[in-house]
Amino acid sequence: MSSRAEKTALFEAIAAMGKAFGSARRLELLDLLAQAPRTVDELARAIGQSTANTSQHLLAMHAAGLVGRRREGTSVRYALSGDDVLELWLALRQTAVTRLAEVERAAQAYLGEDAEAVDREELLKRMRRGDVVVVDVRPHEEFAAGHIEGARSIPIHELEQRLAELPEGREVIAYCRGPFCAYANEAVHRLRAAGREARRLDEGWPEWKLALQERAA
Amino acid sequence: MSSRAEKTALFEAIAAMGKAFGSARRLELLDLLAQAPRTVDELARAIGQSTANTSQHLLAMHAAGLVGRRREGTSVRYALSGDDVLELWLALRQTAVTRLAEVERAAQAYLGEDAEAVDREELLKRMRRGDVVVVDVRPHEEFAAGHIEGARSIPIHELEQRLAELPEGREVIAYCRGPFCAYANEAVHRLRAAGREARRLDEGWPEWKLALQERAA
DNA sequence: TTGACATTCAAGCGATCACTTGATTAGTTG
DNA sequence: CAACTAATCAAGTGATCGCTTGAATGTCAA
Repeated sequence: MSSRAEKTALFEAIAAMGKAFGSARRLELLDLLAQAPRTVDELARAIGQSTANTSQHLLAMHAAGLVGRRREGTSVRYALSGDDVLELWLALRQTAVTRLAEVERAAQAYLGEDAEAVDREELLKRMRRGDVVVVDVRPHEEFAAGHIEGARSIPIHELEQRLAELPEGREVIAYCRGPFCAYANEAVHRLRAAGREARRLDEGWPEWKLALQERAA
Repeated sequence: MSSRAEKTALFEAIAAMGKAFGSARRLELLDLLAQAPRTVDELARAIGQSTANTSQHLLAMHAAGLVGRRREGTSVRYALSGDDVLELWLALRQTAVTRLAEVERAAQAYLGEDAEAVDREELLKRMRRGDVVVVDVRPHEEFAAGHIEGARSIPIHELEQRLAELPEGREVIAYCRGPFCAYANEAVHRLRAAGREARRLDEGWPEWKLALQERAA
């Protein structure tokens, strides 16, 4: 009873999932899958790795229960297994930011000078008043997979040409994948360079989505 | 801007925390620290490992920001860094149970025949009515570090001799460290063998504590 | 200061991991 | 069927990990 071997086996089974969170590549894949399901090939290109290596990481995450796998013709599309996995990833990321100074430092190095941000509460209030334009600067497919209600999809690459679409006189709030995504930041810098009032949302679509579900429950 | 090297560095910094969740020994240590702070020596004995090895795991978790370290005379006492780490561990454990069949299987193998359980809501209701006796069967130090209000501390090893302390006619609800802790289960079996009405709580003190804080907020 | 004990360090080992390369399989299209 | 693409498998590599052993460090008490 309460044998050591069986206790170890139990914790090893849990550690199998823990291990999946122990590689930068896999976390990057999780972060992408948090936006929308994708094929191996798309993911490989997004993280700048070979297809073979990406496939192996995805299979490992699949074995760890973090992602689901569906064949689509000649491709295979991976997706997060569920919102519990998304929450787990966001919690890990948040705790890492809080507890590891190195993460903050690396984030700053990656994102560059960060634009002024708005939080969820403030944005909701402003949206109700109707005096802001919310812009989703992620790629179209990610917008299609889910977005803040009322936002317009203007991927960062199209921003410059489509400036005219944005009404003047209203502040623009840009958002993207999350706090570690450079798109919203860049969008704000470009908008300001073009003479617009602009800030970014301090979170991304996944966080917004989860908060929305909680409010509903 | 948005250079690959810097993006990789950012995710590697987060993965440094993720890696800490990738070893059965470390998870076992986390699970123990979720109950109460402990010294290296105590932890080493609890998980059946050498002091040196245990110390190394603890230092690794310390570097990953998961645990704090305080000297106490000739000993060093480790503790979880905060409730965010506790929540992270519970979330990982929960998701592992949900997503990995192997975890469920291993849990069953470790715990043996599981006793009938009561959930949080039901226990709260019964406690308000006052027709149950709640027993904390963890070691005294863990009880001292925090426990369900109104519970009595009767460590599992003392249960047999102290049966008389428990009033007859009221159902006994036993709880311990959590769903993967064998103590409550065993307590229920022994109590029933002694002719008492008994069930176990389906969670442990850490889960109860977090729920309590949420209710307060 | 000396002795005792708890912890950490340092070196070494076998095992596992991340990535590469090249072959193989699965599904689609001509 | 053959040609093509996407994904996976298999084997090999250097690097890292987990554990052991034995020495070094830090703290207290005599």
